[in-house]
Amino acid sequence: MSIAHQRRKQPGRVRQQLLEVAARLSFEQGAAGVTLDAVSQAAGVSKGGLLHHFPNKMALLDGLFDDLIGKLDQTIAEEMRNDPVAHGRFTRAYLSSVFALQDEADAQGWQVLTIALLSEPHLRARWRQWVADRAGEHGGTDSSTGCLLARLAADGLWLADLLKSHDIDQPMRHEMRARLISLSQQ
Amino acid sequence: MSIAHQRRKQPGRVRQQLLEVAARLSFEQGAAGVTLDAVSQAAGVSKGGLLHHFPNKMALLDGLFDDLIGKLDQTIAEEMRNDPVAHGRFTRAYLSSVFALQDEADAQGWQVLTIALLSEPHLRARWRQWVADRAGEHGGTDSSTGCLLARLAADGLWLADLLKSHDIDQPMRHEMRARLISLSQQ
DNA sequence: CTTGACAAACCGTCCAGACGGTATCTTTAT
DNA sequence: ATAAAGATACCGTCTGGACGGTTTGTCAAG
Repeated sequence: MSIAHQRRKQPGRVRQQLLEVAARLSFEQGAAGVTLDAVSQAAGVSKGGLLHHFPNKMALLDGLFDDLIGKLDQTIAEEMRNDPVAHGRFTRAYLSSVFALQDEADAQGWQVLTIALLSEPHLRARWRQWVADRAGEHGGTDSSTGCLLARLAADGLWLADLLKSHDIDQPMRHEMRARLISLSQQ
Repeated sequence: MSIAHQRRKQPGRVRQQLLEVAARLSFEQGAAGVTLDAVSQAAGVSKGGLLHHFPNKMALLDGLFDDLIGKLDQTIAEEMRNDPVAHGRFTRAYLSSVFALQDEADAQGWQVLTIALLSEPHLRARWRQWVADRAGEHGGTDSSTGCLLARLAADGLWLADLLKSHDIDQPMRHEMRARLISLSQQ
């Protein structure tokens, strides 16, 4: 009859807490820092509790992935609604999302978290699937070389931010964004 | 009196074999597949033998990194020698190297290997250093927005190849390359 | 006969997951 | 309205295995 047993049950909250903690840990300590022990403890839950919500570690990572993709899809959908031009619409929304990552509050979480995800073959496959889906969905409007190039450049920028390899100041970022947008219109 | 003791001693060969195996394993099984046991066994060497050549795991990864960077530097230097135009010369050489990765025999090794490297903070720092060095070296000729954009796009393509997320056919690749080269000339 | 190139056994740690339990919530039958 | 009956949400412990690294021993070449 431990104290922990008696606290209010709020499965949704705990679940989200676990995901947030996993993201934070992957940022602070790298992919190796995401252990079931560490995550559960930092989330104020026992390991058993963690494994109740996510039956194994991969399910946890999958949940993390779902979270990210969900937010991304949402941002893109919103952005696309405000874009009157059909051609390159998806590409511009994608650009906005990527450029926005820099400013977001949880940008840190996204960044190193994503590296961790990419090193997991199963998650790589899921990402591949996501890209394939979008390519099919917006093939009519966003398959030009210019659009593809713009998206690849955005990925490159995302990677650079991730690795903090280049440091690109704000004016440069804005100029780049403008040029990529014009690329998407060709 | 094991077999390995009796074979001709060729430490250089064994060392290289270990690096190759580590690259292959990281491709076939992801970053997690690169364990001292697995690498040494796949290379036909005992774990002790591996640790004789590389005192710890990080030294092995460092060796891998050195290998990659060495080849990259070599390719870039060669490419730059054949480019008469100063402005954007480094960027074009970088583009060539990245586009060449696709065709190389050991492209597989490069690909997922690199993911593994990126997830290791220490190697990330080394990569950052490499980028900073090149930026300083070629700041006079390759710091325009066009050049930076071209390099970022190349990185994006590299990432796409890595993840096999987009599949980009050969004509498209050529067109992209041409457009990136013209970007480097602005 | 010394030194470099390994082999083989071993150690301490860490970690994913299993397990058996307990407390709270929800539904159903009365 | 309420009590029984499950279902759900956890807790705390244990284990088996993997993994990085150490140590000690062995062999062959110079």
